[in-house]
Amino acid sequence: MDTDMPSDPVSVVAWLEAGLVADSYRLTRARHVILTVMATFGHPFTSTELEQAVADTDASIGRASVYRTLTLMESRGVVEKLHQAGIEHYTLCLKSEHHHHVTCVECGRTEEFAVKDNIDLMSAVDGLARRLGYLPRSHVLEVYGVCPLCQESGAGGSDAAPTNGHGAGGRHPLGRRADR
Amino acid sequence: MDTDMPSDPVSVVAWLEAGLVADSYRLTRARHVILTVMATFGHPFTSTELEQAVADTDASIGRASVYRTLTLMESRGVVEKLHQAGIEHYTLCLKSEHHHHVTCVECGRTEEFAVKDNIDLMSAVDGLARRLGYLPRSHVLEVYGVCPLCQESGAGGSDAAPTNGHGAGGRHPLGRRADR
DNA sequence: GTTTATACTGATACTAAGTATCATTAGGAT
DNA sequence: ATCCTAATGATACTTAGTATCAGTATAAAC
Ligand SMILES: [Mn+2]
Ligand SMILES: [Mn+2]
Ligand SMILES: [Zn+2]
Ligand SMILES: [Zn+2]
Repeated sequence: MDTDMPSDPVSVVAWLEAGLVADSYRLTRARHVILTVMATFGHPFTSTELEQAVADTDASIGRASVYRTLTLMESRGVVEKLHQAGIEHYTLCLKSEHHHHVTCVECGRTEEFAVKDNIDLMSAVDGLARRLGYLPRSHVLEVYGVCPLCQESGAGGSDAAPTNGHGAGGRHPLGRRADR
Repeated sequence: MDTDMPSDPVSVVAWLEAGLVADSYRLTRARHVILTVMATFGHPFTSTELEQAVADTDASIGRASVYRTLTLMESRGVVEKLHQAGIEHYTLCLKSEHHHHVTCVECGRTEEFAVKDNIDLMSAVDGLARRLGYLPRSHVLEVYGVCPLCQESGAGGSDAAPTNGHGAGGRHPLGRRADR
């Protein structure tokens, strides 16, 4: 229990909904469907993908509610907007501590890593700011690479084998142009 | 010569245009105006701000050319898109080496810092990726803080005094919500 | 200097992503 | 069962950016 996200979609949704109830948001049909779709994606997703998938699940749910739920979840810190290759992606965040993401450029798989497990890195960021005379406030850090599974299946290959929740058909064309 | 960007707008534009000529792009009136406006901003700017400022300078220049030039420059690596507080900003990049940006959350002032001057930081990023089993490929890093000038003028204040190219009237409402 | 080829232009129409409005519905407290 | 109002779906709108295309002006050839 380390690699594969300990919580299945169902319990993730349950947890998200518990949070909503705790803050006296109402538990609606639309929200349930939208959250379920979000939790079922294993990858970051675009708003359009979400819209699509929700429509496929229940055509009666309106566009606006998809965006409303997305925004609500973002404001609750449980969804985060990423900027992958110029395309806005959203991802569920299970970690509540200060963390960042590593994303596989081949398959889109995303993992969270806690800042507390990488103090050296983060103190380096703050140190850099201070060296330039800045009072550090915040930062954005996103790391891209090839995940273990994609390294196995094809030493320079394109798509991962559809195993281990890895499938979903090579979307996420993260053809990074270069470092930034 | 350290703090205040060694090159004035005019020489920046000259340099940009030299690059265009070198790659046999045409030196047009529209491009000249747009590049001049871009170089005159000291801060990152939104596409809308650019559009505005260009229109103010020369109303005959079309919207499309603004975006065309922006995109062209981006593809040439001399303009970069930043994601400040959810708003897309663009900024000129004078450094051609691998670098990142520190942005002042008070006044929007942005500085570039070369990766080669912060090897510890960057090796920490790669090290992190490798520790998670990823083959590092690229990363996005943006640092936010309060710049030296804004620290002076108001120890918790809002707008910087309009000195030192610092003015332009407290735009850039980078009211970051929290760390990411 | 005049001609010429075509890269680039401005106007305009269009798309994509997201937001605002508002009458209607349904969640959940009592 | 009743009631209040948060949340909804439909729809119109906005904002950021793209595509199209006839016309223009740059730069190279003469
Ligand atoms: Mn996360
Ligand atoms: Mn730069
Ligand atoms: Zn992968
Ligand atoms: Zn400042």
